[in-house]
Amino acid sequence: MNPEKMQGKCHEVSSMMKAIAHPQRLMILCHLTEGEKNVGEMLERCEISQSQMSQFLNRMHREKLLKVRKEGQFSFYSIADKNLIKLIQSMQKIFCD
Amino acid sequence: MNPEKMQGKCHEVSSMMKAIAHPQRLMILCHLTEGEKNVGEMLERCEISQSQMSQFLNRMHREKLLKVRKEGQFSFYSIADKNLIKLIQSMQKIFCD
DNA sequence: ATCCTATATTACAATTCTATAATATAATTT
DNA sequence: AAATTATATTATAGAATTGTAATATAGGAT
Repeated sequence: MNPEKMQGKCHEVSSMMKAIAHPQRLMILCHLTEGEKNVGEMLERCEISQSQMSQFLNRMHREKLLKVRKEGQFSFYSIADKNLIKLIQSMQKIFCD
Repeated sequence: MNPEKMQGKCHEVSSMMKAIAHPQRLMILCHLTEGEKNVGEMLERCEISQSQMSQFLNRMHREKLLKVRKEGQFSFYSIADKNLIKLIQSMQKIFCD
């Protein structure tokens, strides 16, 4: 791969890595690999305040890593980026098997 | 996996992800998957100052992600953590194929 | 209409990260 | 020993991230 392209890729990918570079955001993402979850369900499973959960979800949504589906008073989040799913699954294989 | 163990794993893995969550550190790691390189070689390939290169290498070394071998005036760095190599290679497959 | 539940937003202090400049050290060459 | 080369260290200003508290909104239940 040529140097400029490699720089570009590293830039792109490392910014996705920032999303993962936090214990609770990684936890959220790991849960979401199972399929979509609403905010309350994720709050039960992650040790994190409601405010921070909402901020993290919002952040990853802005970055197009997650998508939302609103249903009444609930918000269901899921992973929007195919490569991110693959990556988290690779990580699970490497670190959790 | 039980919740506490999962928290622990996420903590451990996300702190490794912080190393990757920077364009130039990712670049360094990508080059090091090919094998050990000295600082000058990496400086040629990464758009980064000498000082920052040294700081980044030092940081990843402290975090046990890299190891060093000194030979005369040169320092040869390589990836110390087997899982990190696997991870970077997975990332290369997912994002660069 | 009022209350409750689920989620989002705003504000902010504390901490951490980044980039850069300047200087230091240690090995090598002249 | 002086100069050069390769790498490391220190200092620091600015930027970004984190965690928390307080408040807001919007749908559903009473």
